[in-house]
Amino acid sequence: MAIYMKIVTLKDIAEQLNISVTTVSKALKDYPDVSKKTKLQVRELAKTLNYKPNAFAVNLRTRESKTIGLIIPVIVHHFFSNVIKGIISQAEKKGYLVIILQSDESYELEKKQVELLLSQRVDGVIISLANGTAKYDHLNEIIAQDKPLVMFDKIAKIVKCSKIIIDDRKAAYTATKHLIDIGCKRIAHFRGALLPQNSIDRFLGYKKALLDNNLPYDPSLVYICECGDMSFEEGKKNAKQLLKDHDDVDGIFINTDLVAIGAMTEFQQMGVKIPEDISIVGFSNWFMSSVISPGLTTINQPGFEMGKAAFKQLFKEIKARKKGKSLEPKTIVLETDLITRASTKNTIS
Amino acid sequence: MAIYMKIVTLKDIAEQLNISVTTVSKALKDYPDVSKKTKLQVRELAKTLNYKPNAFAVNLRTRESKTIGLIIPVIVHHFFSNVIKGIISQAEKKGYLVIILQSDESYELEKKQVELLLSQRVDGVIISLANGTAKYDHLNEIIAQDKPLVMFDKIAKIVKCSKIIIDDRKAAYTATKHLIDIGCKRIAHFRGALLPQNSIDRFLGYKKALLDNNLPYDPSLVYICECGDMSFEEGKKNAKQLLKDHDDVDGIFINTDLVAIGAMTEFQQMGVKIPEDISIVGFSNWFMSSVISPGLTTINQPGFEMGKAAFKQLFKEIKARKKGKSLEPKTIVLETDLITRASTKNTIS
DNA sequence: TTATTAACCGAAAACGTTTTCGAAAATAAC
DNA sequence: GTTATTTTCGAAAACGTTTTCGGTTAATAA
Repeated sequence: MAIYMKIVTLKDIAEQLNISVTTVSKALKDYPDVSKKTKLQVRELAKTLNYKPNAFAVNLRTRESKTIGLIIPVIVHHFFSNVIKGIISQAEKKGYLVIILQSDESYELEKKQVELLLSQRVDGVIISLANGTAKYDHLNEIIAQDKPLVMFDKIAKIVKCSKIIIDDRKAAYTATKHLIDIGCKRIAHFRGALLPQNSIDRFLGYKKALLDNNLPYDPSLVYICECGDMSFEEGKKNAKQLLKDHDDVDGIFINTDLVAIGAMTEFQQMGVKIPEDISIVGFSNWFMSSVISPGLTTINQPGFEMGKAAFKQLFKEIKARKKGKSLEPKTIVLETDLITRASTKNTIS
Repeated sequence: MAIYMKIVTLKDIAEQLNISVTTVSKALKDYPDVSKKTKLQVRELAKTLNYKPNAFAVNLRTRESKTIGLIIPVIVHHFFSNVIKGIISQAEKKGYLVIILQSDESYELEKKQVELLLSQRVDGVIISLANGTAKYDHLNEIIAQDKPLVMFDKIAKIVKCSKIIIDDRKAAYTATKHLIDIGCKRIAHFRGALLPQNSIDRFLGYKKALLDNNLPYDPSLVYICECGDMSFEEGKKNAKQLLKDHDDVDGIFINTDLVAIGAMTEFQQMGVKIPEDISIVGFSNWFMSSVISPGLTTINQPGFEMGKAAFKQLFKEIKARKKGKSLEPKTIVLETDLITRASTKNTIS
């Protein structure tokens, strides 16, 4: 086994059997104009020689790569790694490979990576935008090349492509309403960065829930965190600041679980009791949130399902392109639900 | 921008400038035998036409794909997603793309995925073995094709390739010794599946630490968990069983953090106090372990660094191959350290 | 037996590059 | 003005497939 073997090609098989490359190719692809006998011979030899078609040659000829590109802001993240898993699991079923790139929340990198993927002639792209992305030329380039593009979670409404999202506004509304329902009167919000649509929508849902329930909206109760690599620290920082600024806050709706957990840690260190003093609701339902103490009430964001849906949609569009059709972009909204745990406690009933 | 543009090739540029494809190619690659003038013209036009080399054609011609394959058992896992991040970050610097496959701890899948990657003509493969993998023909096939192969974390010693590991035995010894040092007399072990080398090594480290310190090794104190998707549940299950079997255990060294957290959750529900009644040490240092309460003492396993090291080694070997050389396989052992938190408390001093 | 059809095979072009090698054009040397 | 040299270019082959189309042989029908 330690002998290096030459990589075998159709030509090698053809020569050994004294037939043409054409026939070998056809035999392996089960063309009708090859005799049963030769087909058998070819297949057998192909197997013993361990023939594997050269993907480049195939792709060059057929102009499809059976490969898709995936760009996400961060990999080490419960939600995103679940999405990856969902995408890969579906891709595998359809015989597609996935090239994964991490934009690190940087527009520049994201742009470069799109170029790379286009150069690689991937059959389609799935992307969740970086926080810093405000221009969309790179995405429009994908569309201009008539390549399917699917965005998920962090999307840009303006780009004309399919999108897999949750109803962030509604989910945030539900989360905030939950705080109101259990008796919170003064509810703060730790929001995400300014740009991404879902961060905006969650903020709007929060605001609407307040106003719908006759609670005043107070901008000084809204804290921003970039939700980058340092999310946990940002949660702590914001919590500390909140304690300085306000002593009457009894509930916080926080943009993402990791930040929420940072905040909880800080509160606990400062002697603030959760949920007795402050109730907290997170977002995303990281696994972690179920095992900390107290458990974190949060919105379940179905990462695995989003990944699956994203690939399925991409695949549909790839198939349509092959038939010369072009599907209308579709926006799929997945359901979320509130998961109630000990970080919010009904102080009324 | 909504106009679909034809994908531009060297030929297109050549025709527009009334020169040959050859010259265009050379101009773009800065060959010395092209005049400054034509170089400028070509480059300008290439830019305005947004030319991107067809990776297939390039790869077919140059026989290198600038792509590597990565196979890991699970993606949604703090350690592994950190490794991915480490690999991708390095690969990006060197202009390599990473195709990620998830073996789901299945040998069959892993084997298929290796075939796929070989068919894709990746320039190298990085792999962490599935628990179920006991045969290595598929790996030897990579080697036989003279393609660099680097294994990390879950390795097979017998396969002749570079490896990036930690000293599992030593780390486990350190973890167990810590329990002994703080006064534990009856120490259990939740070990991983039977096959993977690191699961074996951790067990051996545990055992050696006991014997070196005059504590009896009792096989009935060793519990097995598969450490698959249900790790948390397995931890709970084992904890429950342990309470039934033994009432004198005062410390546990657990194969991986997630299982440890499951066990801790179960213990807390059963009213067993940590660390007063039982001290617990985990393995891997999941982020989670720092935010739960009590914090989990654990062994830090440098995932990001392992990923970086794995790619660096692979890259070295790819470069060597290009020069016709063939490096000797190298085994790199990264340092681990014990992170002491509240789940183990010194009951002596 | 001959004409017709079906079964089987292969030559060749194409996909888009890279690279070798020889030729032409421009310049330099004499 | 001729020769030698340098600069610049392009034809062609190659990478390994797929697919079209025409050709040859064998089988069938007339």
